[in-house]
Amino acid sequence: MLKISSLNANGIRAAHRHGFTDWIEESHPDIICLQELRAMEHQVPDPIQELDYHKAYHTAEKKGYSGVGILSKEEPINIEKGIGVAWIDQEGRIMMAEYENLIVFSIYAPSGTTGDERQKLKMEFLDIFLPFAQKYLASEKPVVFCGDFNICHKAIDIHNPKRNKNTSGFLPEEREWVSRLLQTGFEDVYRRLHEGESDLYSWWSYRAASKERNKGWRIDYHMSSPELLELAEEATIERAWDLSDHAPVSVSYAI
Amino acid sequence: MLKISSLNANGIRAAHRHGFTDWIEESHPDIICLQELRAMEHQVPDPIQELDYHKAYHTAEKKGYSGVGILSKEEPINIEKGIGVAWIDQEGRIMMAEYENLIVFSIYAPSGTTGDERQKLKMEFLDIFLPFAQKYLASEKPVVFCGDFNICHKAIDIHNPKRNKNTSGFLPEEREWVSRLLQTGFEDVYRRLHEGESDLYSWWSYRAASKERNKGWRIDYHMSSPELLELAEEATIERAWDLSDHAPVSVSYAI
DNA sequence: CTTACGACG
DNA sequence: CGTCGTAAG
Repeated sequence: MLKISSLNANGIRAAHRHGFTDWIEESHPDIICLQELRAMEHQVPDPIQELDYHKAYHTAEKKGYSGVGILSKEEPINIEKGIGVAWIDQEGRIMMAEYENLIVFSIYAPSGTTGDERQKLKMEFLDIFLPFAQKYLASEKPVVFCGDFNICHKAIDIHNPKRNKNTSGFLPEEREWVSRLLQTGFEDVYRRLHEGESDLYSWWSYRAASKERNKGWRIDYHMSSPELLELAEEATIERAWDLSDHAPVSVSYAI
Repeated sequence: MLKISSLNANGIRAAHRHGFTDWIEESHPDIICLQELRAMEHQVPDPIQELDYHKAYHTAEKKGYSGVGILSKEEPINIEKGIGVAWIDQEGRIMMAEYENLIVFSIYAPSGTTGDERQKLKMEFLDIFLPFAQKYLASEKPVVFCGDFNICHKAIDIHNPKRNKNTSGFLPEEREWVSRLLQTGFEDVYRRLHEGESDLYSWWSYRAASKERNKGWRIDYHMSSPELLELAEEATIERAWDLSDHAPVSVSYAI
């Protein structure tokens, strides 16, 4: 079995204070895709750097901002940081780790909640991401794009669909984009293993005790190639851990 | 008995979190001189504003910076904020409350630890303060200047006099300034009631567990007119409270 | 080490 | 509401 976890850490240093290494010890994923490191590599807490994992980080140029990483028990045979689009790469939003029989991406889509300009860049990111991801469906190896897409797909993925229909992260054009991603052949692994189940979220606002009241959004995904879905045996949102405002989303594959 | 306490709060909001109102309830000073409020009046926590004291604040123009205050059971018959020197008044460093038989000042001298420019301004503050204070010795009423002078007077007032002989706060010219203040007629009430006693400090760095190891400095004073010293019955540093990096310094007078 | 502000989410 | 950088102490 191969367990892949994805976590938006909202600051790897904060996540560390909140028990990141305890989570790793109890959950022991084989591969961990991280988003929002908000730290340079030298700022990653020592106990994390000392974990028995291979570690690769793709950090933002701007300090304390964004950044993705991939930790894995097995050493990747290839790592790629960025996709050749300057602003996306400068913000540390996309990286890849390639293994013998698998390609894994850690993805952190921009948030559009801070205003029109960032919302426009978010849509630009999505437009660039879609064909980029699609290419990998043609690859020899199974592929999975794990991360924080900052979009809820359907009403079932958000606690208050009506109130949020004009909120960035649940806009029609964003939701349609997720549908297009699935139409091109990707699988929303967590949803496919939990069809029709409601109240399953991966992010809760820190405000208004949202997590205790389970007023959340499902915005963290494992978007896999079809053959990988066939191998998926279990998908969980590890809600009991309070490592950040997101919960780890984990999938175990029969590999 | 009239009890006057002085406290550098290092943020009145932080001091509140650390039990400021509990301290007031247990210690119940009649007059409280505060320094380093680091808040505008509207930001002072409600439970403090609701205390059964008259409250007056003289805050800095710069947000989150400096600021002094005086709380008192009795209503002052006169309050003066600032001394007519623009930069000192903009930084909220000196205020007065006048009562029937007493004049009380809350004083927050600049720190010189951040560099030459601030050290120069600290010396300028001291040079302006000395004649200003001296005038009040001629007043009808007894007067006391309470606060954080950011200077240790003598070797007995600091845990490591040798190592700090070139450190701002224990420089020869600063120590001589305190001597001059005393020569003009002011009394260091706490020291006068604890002559020759060592290891009595009012401030400990937050670094290196300084307070548990009592590696401190005595930089908070009650500088009184001579007739007031005669009335002083007890002077204590309330070290058991961890309200900020300073301890409250309290003096009880037979008034 | 700790406070507070401002940017960002 | 929380994290981070920065200024200040």
